[in-house]
Amino acid sequence: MTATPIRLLLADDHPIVRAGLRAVLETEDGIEVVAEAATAEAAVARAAEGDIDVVLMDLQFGKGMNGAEATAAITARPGAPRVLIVTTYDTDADTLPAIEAGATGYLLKDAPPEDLAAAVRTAAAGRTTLAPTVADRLMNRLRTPGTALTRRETEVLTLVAEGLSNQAIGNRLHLTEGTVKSHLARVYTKLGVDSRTAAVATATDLGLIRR
Amino acid sequence: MTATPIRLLLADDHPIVRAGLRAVLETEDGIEVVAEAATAEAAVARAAEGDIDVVLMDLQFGKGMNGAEATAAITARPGAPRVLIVTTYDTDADTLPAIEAGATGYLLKDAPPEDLAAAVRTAAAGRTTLAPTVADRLMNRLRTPGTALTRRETEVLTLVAEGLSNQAIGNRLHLTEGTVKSHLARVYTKLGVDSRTAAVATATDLGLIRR
DNA sequence: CGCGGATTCCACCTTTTGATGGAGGCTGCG
DNA sequence: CGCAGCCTCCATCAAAAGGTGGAATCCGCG
Repeated sequence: MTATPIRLLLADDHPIVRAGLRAVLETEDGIEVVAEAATAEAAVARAAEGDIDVVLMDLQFGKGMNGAEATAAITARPGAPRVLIVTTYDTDADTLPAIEAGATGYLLKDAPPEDLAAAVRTAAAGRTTLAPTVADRLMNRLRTPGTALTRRETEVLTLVAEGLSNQAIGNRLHLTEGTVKSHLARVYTKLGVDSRTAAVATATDLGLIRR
Repeated sequence: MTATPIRLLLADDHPIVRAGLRAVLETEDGIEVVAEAATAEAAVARAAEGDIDVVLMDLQFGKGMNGAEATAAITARPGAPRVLIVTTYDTDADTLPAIEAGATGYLLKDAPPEDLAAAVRTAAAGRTTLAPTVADRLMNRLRTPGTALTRRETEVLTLVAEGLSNQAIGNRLHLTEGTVKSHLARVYTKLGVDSRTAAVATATDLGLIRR
């Protein structure tokens, strides 16, 4: 069974988390941690050297490239390793870019160690593992496409979240204030709220905008 | 030197982080991990049993009591262990309540393992260790007390960030709408803004409120 | 005890925002 | 082509929010 162990690269900016992943996975048969990376850039470089089957990738790094960008860079190459996201957050704003970038799976850091090992093996086989909350979110998204904001609506709402007035947003986007109001009115009905601050709050919760 | 080892309790809802802390600290002379807790409530209960010198406490737990509340509960008892906060975030909204609750130190999870061990020893001796960014923030706060929001102002602004109207905030806090306006007006001048959404945006940037 | 800061409340007035109901132009697609 | 969805703009009215200037209470602290 352990003829060819699964070779892992741990990419996380927290030494403590790397140590934890190593401790949890090292005891597993057929899994071998062969490298660590403290930055997304280092992870991409190490993955390019080959010799890796699965990358455990965090999404947030203190500085520089983020995990989703690194995932895209890694999976773009032929014969690339699988990338399994292991992170703390599970909002749309995190999960969707990561999945688009070609991640093979998405786990949360509060997952029990057994799930982690199982997900690594699943990823090595090229199949997908999603954390339950992430799976739920994706299903809901597919079931209720009406909630989706259009590009323009998202753009306007993002500026609202930065604290701009309708007037200022109009200037920034070369629109009249009335048009900004129109967009926002539609955003409010889609989100089921009735004020700009409430819209920002729920959109942030739903991960529709980032902050 | 190792006559009486420092006895540790690890409180964090992520098994991976607990494993990482254990792995990092276990190799240190004179430090012994004697218990783990996956919830804040369990940490309080275990600390009450005695036998613990230092608690490593996360601030965010998935459900129930948070780390600051648990810290207050633990340090309230006579002969209580020291509490060293080890978390990912370093905003005012996190650090200030934790320090008020009686934490002996505040470290970030991206700290190198050596710093962690050193902080544990410092905490056991009853002295304080602060992560550099946290120390900076506190110094700035002492230098510019004008920017500091009062407890009530922060409370009101937090509800604003959740999307509530002045009226709704008044009801929630048992205030008149006029009083809410008064608080917000002072918040606006302190932050140099002129709208609720702008206040939320800059307060979030400054780490005055959490989101 | 007196002071300053925090908290609570008030009134009046201006500006911004939201609700409603259209309307015309553009684009992609069956 | 014709429809659907998106984007743009408009006017009008009602409701929040913000600006200003007080004012009274409470509390910790020197």
